[in-house]
Amino acid sequence: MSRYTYNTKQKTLIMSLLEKEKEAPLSCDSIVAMLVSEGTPVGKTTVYRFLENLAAKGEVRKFVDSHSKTATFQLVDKSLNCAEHMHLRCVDCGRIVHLGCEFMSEVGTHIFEHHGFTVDNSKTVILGKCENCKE
Amino acid sequence: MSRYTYNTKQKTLIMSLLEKEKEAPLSCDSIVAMLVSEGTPVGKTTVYRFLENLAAKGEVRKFVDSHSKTATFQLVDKSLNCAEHMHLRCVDCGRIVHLGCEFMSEVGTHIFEHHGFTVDNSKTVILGKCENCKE
DNA sequence: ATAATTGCAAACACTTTGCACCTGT
DNA sequence: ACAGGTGCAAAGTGTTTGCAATTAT
Repeated sequence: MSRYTYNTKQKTLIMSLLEKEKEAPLSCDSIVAMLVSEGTPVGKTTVYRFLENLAAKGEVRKFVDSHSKTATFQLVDKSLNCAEHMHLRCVDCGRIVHLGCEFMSEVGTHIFEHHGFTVDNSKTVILGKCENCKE
Repeated sequence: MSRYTYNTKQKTLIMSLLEKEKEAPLSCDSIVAMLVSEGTPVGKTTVYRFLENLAAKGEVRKFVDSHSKTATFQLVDKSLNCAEHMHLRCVDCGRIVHLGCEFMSEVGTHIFEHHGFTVDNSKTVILGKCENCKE
């Protein structure tokens, strides 16, 4: 494992894409495609590796679609304290909602006390459809 | 799409394995391996196809591990009305808990009313660790 | 200088498909 | 008889790895 990290233009490019599209998660392929069409291509290996690193450091959240099996990544907004609440994700548009409200914070407690489970907020994603995508 | 379905010994073998192991989901590979070691091998294509059919008919629930990306399948107990509640899954042992209690049924309502999302119970799996697997 | 990073091509793991043969009804 | 099912081998998909060249410090 590397002990230092260098700043490279590839990392900067990927990062700024993630920042620009922070509403919904991006797949590695779409990042590669976007960078190509911006005239600043980055090798797909680099994209996979960098996103996996960010996910390991908790700077990015990784989702896996159960049908396509494609991984998608979204920047974690540190000011939101995402480790403390669950998330909702629209199966159609990918939009994420942070469930930081009072009521939802009781859910973890309830599950622990009544069902003997310790919920892992970083892995749990409640799936459904948002208002816009409801048919 | 087929209009009729035949009963075959392969389907029967896979079904009885699912019934025997209904506590935790099984991967296609493990089903293939188990059937081989029981002296009644079934082609892996058949296993994949049959499980996918069962999942489409809602007789089996499909999970996708976000790390290994392996799909696992578990028989749905129809008497439990799984469409009406969320599920909890232990990330270590795979055990499933049905959240059919009063409190949890309010969660869907809360999310709809306060966050504008319609939760899809068939797709949602809350992840965490069960009592046994807690370190 | 030298450790980290890049990116190609090749390897991988899981799953799906084409197709000729087999089986249940 | 014939629609449905099986299973091999081959193709597909998304991701990871080996490695030689490149770049940041």
